Amino acid sequence: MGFDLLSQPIKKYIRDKGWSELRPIQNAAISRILTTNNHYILASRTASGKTEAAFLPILSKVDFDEMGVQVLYVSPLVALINDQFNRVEELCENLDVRVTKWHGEAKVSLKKQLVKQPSGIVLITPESLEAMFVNKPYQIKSLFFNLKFVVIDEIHAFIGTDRGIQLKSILSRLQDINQNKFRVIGLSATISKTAYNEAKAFTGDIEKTKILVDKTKKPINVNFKYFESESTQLPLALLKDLYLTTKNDKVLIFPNSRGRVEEVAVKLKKISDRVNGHKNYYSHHSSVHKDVREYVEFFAKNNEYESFCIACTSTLELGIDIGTVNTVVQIDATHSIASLIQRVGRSGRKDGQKGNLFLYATHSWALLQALACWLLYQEDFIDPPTIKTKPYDILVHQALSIAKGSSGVLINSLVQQLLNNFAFKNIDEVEIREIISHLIKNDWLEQLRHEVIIGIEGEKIVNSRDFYSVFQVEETFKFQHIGKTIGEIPFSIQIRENENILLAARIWKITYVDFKARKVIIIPAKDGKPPLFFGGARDVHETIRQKMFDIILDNSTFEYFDEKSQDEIEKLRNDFSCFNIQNTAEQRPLLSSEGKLEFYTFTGTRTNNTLKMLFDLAGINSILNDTESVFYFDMSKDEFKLLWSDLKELLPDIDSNIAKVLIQSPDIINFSKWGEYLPLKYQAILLEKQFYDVKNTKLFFEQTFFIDNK
DNA sequence: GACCTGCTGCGGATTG
Repeated sequence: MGFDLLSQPIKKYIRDKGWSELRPIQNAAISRILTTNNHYILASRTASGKTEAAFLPILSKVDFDEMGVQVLYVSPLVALINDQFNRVEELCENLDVRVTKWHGEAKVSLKKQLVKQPSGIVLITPESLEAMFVNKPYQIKSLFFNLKFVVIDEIHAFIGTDRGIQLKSILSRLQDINQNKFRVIGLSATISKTAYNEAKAFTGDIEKTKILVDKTKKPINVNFKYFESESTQLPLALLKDLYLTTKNDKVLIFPNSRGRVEEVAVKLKKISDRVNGHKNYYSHHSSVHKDVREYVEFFAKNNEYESFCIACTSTLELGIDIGTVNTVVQIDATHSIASLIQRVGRSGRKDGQKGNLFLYATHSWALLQALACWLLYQEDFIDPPTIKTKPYDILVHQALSIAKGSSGVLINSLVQQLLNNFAFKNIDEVEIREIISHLIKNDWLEQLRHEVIIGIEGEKIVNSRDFYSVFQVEETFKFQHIGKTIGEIPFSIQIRENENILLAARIWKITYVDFKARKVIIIPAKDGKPPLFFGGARDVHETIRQKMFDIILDNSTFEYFDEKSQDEIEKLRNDFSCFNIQNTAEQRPLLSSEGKLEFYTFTGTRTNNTLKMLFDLAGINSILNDTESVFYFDMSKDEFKLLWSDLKELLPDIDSNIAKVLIQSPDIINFSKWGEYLPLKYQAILLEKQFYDVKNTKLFFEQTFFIDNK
C-alpha cells in the first residue's frame, strides 16, 4: 500500500492526524509518484483529498536541503493559495521546509527573503510567474533552476482557456531554465475523457503523463421545481418556496447572474426578517468587494451550528474552503455539465453524507436544459472543452513578454524559443515570423540589426500593470459607504444619483457619482433594483442541445420532478408532436405557418453563431434565439430550402468570408485581449475557432434533414 | 436573460 512507501516524518504526520486509512486516489498517487518518473493528472471529485495525494509523496521524495525552490504550486485563485498555504504548512510540520506565498497580495518582505535564499515550496498564480519572467529575468533562474515538482491545482479551470495556454507557455519556459526536468502533478475535478489529452498537454510530454481517476460520485438527492416567470424578476411563489426549502440549512444558491444573486439574497432576507428567521443571507460574486466576500467565506467556514444562505455566481464554484454546505440550489440551467458537477460537489462534503440539489426553473427551455445536464451527468458525460489549436494571440503576449524580459533578443532566438515552446506546438515558423514582422511594423517591437527590443508603442503595453494577464476586464465604479468599499460595478445607466441599487445583499441609494475618480457614494435604503450587467451569454455544447431534443421526443417521466415540471415538459412535447421525427440525430424541425418560419437547430451555440453568419452573408434575414436554439425567418419553407442549398456553397471559402466579417465589424475580435495585435488573417482564424465552429457546421450541413410540420 | 480569474515598481506621504 501507499503508506509503507512514505518517509518517516510523513508517516508520523498521518498517524498524528489519526487517519485510519488513505483515500483511493491518495494510495494510487503515492505509489505511482514514488516509484515512477511519470507526470500525473489526479482526477477525482471535490473534497476527495487530492492536495494530500500530491503532497504526501512529493514531501517524502524531495530533499529540501538542496539549493533552489524544490516545489512550485500553481493555483488559479489567490484565495485558494491562502487556503492551501495553511494546509501545506501543516503537512510540513515534521519537516524543515520553508513555504512561501507569492501573489499580488503577499508580503513583499517574504518574497525578498525567498529571492535572497531560494528554497522550499512556493505557492503562486500564473500572472505572478509571468511578472517574474518580465521583471526578474535573472532571479527566476536562481529561484527555479533546481525545481523538482510543479503541482497545478484545479487544472480543469485552465483546460481550454487562454489562461491555460499562458500557463503552458510559462511552464515550457521554466522547463528551459531547469537543470533537470521537473515533474508535473495536475489536480483536477472530474473531467471529460475527451479532455484527457488536453490535461496531459500541460506537462509538455503527453506520452509520459498518466491519468489517475477516481470515478466515485457523491450520492445526491435531486429535486426539480418549476415556477413560471412572467417578468424579469423571480416569481414570488418561487422565492417563498425557496425560503421554506432552505431556511434551516447551510445553503449555496446559484442563480446564474450577478443581478439575480442580489435579487435572491435581498428578497430571501426580507422574507426571513418578516418571520424572524436567521439573518445570515449573503451574496458572493465578482462585484462584491473582496473584504466583504472574505467575511462571507469566513462566516460560512467558522460557524458550526447556525444556518446560512449564500447566493453566488461561479466565484464559489472552485475549491475555496467554505466548510460544510448541505444543500445546493441551481436556479435555471447551468450552461455546462462540468459546471453542474462542480456546483453539486459543494454539498455534502462530510464523508458518507448525501448531497442535496434543488433545480428550480422559471421557463420551459431552462427546465429542459437543466434536465438534459442532469441526465448527461448521470450518464457520466461531461462537455468537452473547446480547444484552440493555434493560439496566435497568446503567442503575441509571450513574444512581448520574452522581449521585455530579455531586454534585447536575437530575432532567430525569439523565433526558436516560441517554436520550441510546447504551448505553441501547432504554430509553424513561417507564421511566427509573420507575426513578429507585424509587431515590428506597428512599433510594438523594434528591430536593431538582428535583434528586437520592445518598441515605442510596445512600452505602453508591457509597462502597464494589466500586462501580466491574458484576459480582458471592464473598468468599474467603486461603490463606497462611509469610506468602506462595498463593491465594484461596471458602468451602466443605473449609475446616477438618486438611483437605488442592490449590492452585497443590501439595498442602497446612490447619493453622489464622481465620474472622474469612478467612485459612487451610497447610503442604505429600503427598496431598490438589482444591478445591471452586460455580458455575453455562455456557450452551450451541441450534446446538451441534442439531449434536449431527445427528451422532447421520448415520453419518459422523472420521479424527481414536481407536478408542474412534468406538465411543462409535456407541453413542449405537445408543441413538437406535429413533427414525425424518426431520427433525432439527423432530423431537425422546420415549423411553418403563414409566411413565418421557425428552424429548430438543436445544436451548439458556436454552430448557431456560424449558421447566423452564413445567413447574413447570403443576405437572408434571420433572428437567432440561442436559448431555444431556434432561427426565425420571414419566408416560406420552400424558399428557405432553396436558399439552404446555396449556403453550402459558402462553406469551402469560409476563411475569406470570416475575414470579410472582421473587416465589416472589427470589434468582433474583442473577446481576445491580444487578438488586436495580430495580422487580420490570424484574427480570422482565431475568430473561426473561438466564436464559430466551422467543423461542426460542416457536419451539420451533411447530416441535417428538415422535417416539416404536419 | 448573459461568469470568473490577476497585478510591478516606484515615489511620496504618514506613522511608530
